[in-house]
Parts: sequence; C-alpha cells; structure tokens
Amino acid sequence: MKKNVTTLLRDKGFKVTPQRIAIYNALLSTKEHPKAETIYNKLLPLYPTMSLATVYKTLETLSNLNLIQVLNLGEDSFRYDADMSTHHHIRCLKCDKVEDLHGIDAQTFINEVTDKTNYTLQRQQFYFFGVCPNCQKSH
Amino acid sequence: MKKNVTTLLRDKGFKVTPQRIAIYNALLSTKEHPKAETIYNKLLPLYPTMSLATVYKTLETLSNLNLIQVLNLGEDSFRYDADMSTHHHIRCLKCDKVEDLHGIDAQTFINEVTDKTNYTLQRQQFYFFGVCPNCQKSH
DNA sequence: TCATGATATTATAATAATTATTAATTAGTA
DNA sequence: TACTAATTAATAATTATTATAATATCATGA
Repeated sequence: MKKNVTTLLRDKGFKVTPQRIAIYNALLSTKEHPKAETIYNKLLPLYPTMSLATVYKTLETLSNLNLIQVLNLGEDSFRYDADMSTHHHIRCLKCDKVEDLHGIDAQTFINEVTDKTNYTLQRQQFYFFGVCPNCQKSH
Repeated sequence: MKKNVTTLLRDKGFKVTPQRIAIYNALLSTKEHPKAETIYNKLLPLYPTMSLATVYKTLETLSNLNLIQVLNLGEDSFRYDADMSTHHHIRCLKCDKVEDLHGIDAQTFINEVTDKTNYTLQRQQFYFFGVCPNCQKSH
C-alpha cells in the first residue's frame, strides 16, 4: 500500500506544512521536470510569502525521503521529478524540454553493470539527448 | 587515422596555444574525471599565469570539438573526460570518486529508445551510483 | 623573418544557483 | 491552550560559471 506525503513526513518525524504539501503536489501534477525557481514562481500566487530557500530545502527533504528524484541534464540548474517509477529521461537539444521515457527496459544493461563491478549499486540515471519531433518540424 | 589536438584545433580555425594543449593533456593523462578547478590547480605550478576563465573557455572549446565530454553526476560542478570511447560512469556515494565502466554494452537498450521515440537521438549518458569496494571495507 | 590582424588569455567583475544564518512563526503534542 | 522544537522567511553568503575589456600571442602572408 502506498503512503501519501503527509504520512511519510510524519512517520519520519518531519512536520507537515502547507509549503511541503504544495511543493510536492506541484511536482506530482506536472510532467515538466521543473527547476526550483519554476516551482517557486508557480506557487507564488497561492503562497505569496513563500521563500525560494524554502523550495530548495523542501526539495532536499523530499529527495532524502525518496519521494522525488533530482535530475541533472547538463544544464545550469537541477530539475525535479515526483515520478519515482522506473523511467528514463530525454532532453531536446533545441527547446530544452525534458520528457519521460517509460516502458523501456534497462534491466539487462543494469545487470551487466552489477555483475562487472564490485560496487554495491544503489541507483542509476539514464539521460538521452536529441531533437524532439516538434523542433524537427519547425526548422 | 586519429588526429591530435593540434591538428584538430588548427583545422577548425582555432589557435593552438600552450594552455589548450596543457588542459587537454591534463585530461588525457588522468582517469579521475576532474572538475575545472582541479585542472586549474594541477596546471598552476607549470602555468602560473593561467586564469581559471581560460580553463573554462578551453574546456568549452574542446567539448565543442568533441575532444572531451562533460559529465554531470549530481554534484555542484561539472566533470570532464577526455576518453571519448564508448563507456559509462559510476560514482561512489561515499568518497565521490567517479570511475569508468568499460566493456558494458548498452546498444540493445539504446536501440529500444530509438525505436520508441520520435526524437532524433544524438547522444546519451548513463550514470550509476553506489558504494565502491574501498568504501565498503572502510565502514 | 617580421608585421599584421584576428583570436586567445588574463584579470576582474558580474551573474546565477544554491546554501547558510537568524529571528519569527507554526505544527504537533502535552 | 500553551509549550517546544522544527520550519519558514528574509536576507546574506558562497560558489560555480560567464562576461568584459585590455593585453598578449598565434599564424598567415609580404
């Protein structure tokens, strides 16, 4: 059974605050892999007193709780994703949008790495770069 | 036949300077995937007048020439690698060192992505995270 | 070989993302 | 409802990276 943020925060001894809920929900409700600043701007109308530092701190907390993942696709800032199901990411080199790649199986690949290293593997991150259909047309 | 940096720079209309050669060689001669600052510090004794901005600019130039690749492993700064052969990277979550993963075939995985997206794929980057043998012992 | 001009480097300032600090606020418990 | 520790907000500080402008240097052709 899946626990919600509220329960998870509380179970770990973290306080449940409107800011935390709002930031997590903002991430849950988008597929855009926003940056901290983007989340901040999106929430600002509803939470006019919220500080950007709170966004950063909350994102760190949520990441530590494995509720969200942090992405770095070679940009100047990090992106965040509340989708914790197994999936990978692709960034368009023209418009810089980041999309999910679902339903692609990397298990064989991962197993090969597990077999060939003496590391205890904890996680992995696969990034693809190319030009999206939209940008292909618009050239 | 493989061209060296000097020829490649000259062919593309870039000037061949001691700084560029030094930075490229520094990268060629290490497996440590250093950051810009690390390269700078390493070269400082031999090139005392060199500026950190030159390191950054040179790394950008070399990257544009496809002579080096830029890595982002979720850290606060980028790492650089002059090994352009097909390989992947693994970072130890304890000591933060980054090692190469050679001889692991991702082609099937990549083909799957090519088939399932409408992107024109240009490149990809696979990062693994775990604990290295050394850090496992030392716990 | 040397002068020329374009490019590169240096030094420094500027920018931008992120983190640290601290006082005020608030969630959760007694 | 009152208390206390955790959290937030406001702001300053830090750090990686980029931009600017003056000087220096590479590479071409006379």
